[in-house]
Amino acid sequence: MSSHTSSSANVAEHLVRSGHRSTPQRELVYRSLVAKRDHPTADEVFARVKRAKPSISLATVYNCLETLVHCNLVRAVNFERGPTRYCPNLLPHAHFHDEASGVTHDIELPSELLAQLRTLLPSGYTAENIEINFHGKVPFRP
Amino acid sequence: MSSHTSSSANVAEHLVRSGHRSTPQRELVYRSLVAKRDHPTADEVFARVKRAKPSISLATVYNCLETLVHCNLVRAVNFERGPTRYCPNLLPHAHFHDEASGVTHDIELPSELLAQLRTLLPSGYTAENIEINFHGKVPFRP
DNA sequence: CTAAATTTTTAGAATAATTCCAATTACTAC
DNA sequence: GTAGTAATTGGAATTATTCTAAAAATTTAG
Repeated sequence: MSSHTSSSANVAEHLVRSGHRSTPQRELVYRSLVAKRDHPTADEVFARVKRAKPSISLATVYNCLETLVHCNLVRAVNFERGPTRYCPNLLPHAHFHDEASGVTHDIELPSELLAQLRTLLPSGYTAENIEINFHGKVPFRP
Repeated sequence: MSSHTSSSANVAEHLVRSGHRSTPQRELVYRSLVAKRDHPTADEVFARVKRAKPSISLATVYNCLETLVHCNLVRAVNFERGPTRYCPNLLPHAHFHDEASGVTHDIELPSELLAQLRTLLPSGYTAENIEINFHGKVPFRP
């Protein structure tokens, strides 16, 4: 298990602790996200999990992703009207969107910096999450 | 004129300088954004400008907004699958989304902090813009 | 000034991503 | 095992946005 994701056992437990059932579909969707951490869209996840379970439906993939996001096993990443992408990295991190390739990279965020950002808020404002998206270029490697 | 927006003259100039025409529709859309800075959606802008010019079409509102965004007179604000919202504040700022009311507030960003954020990027990565969204609660005022 | 070229506007059709719906199917608790 | 609840499924519906092609407006060239 990678340090910043949950083991399968944890996923089941996490689901149950937040009042959901552990189902083959949910486990499969979660495992597909961990297997290839390239911030896939729901459609891409659908294509991937269909290989292991051809009977799964797109609606189920959407449902599973929503459930996983709700119990904090997965993060939904939105960038400029594009389709929502999903990411199993649970550490606080920002996203860098490479405009040339469209690829999304994780950027680790020191909690110190998050704390600093919170100090910008007017008194009484409480942010339960802070989303940071970089948009730019990545060096070209031939 | 407010310090962080363009005067009408500037808008025309700005448009022309970036290779576009200054049209009544574009000016009107821009003025509506400055008049009520509540981060309206394209539909809301459409409703507002229709009062002054009933013949304007929704497609034109979309076109005008896109043009204004392209010549950096207006910023597009996206938050979690919601419709794009528009904002004429040209100063670097983040957005705070109040989950209770759905209202979006501007949060000024010291350039120092932006510089600090850029230091998190791997070498060679260049961010031409950094989007920061807070999501949380605002104190209740009766 | 007038004609040609270009850009913009317009209404409506088309699209893309997502959500909704109602009918099975699968689990869970007794 | 049966009843009750939750999850899955396929397809229809929805929403925001973009596309398209024609008409209108504006600019440019002569």
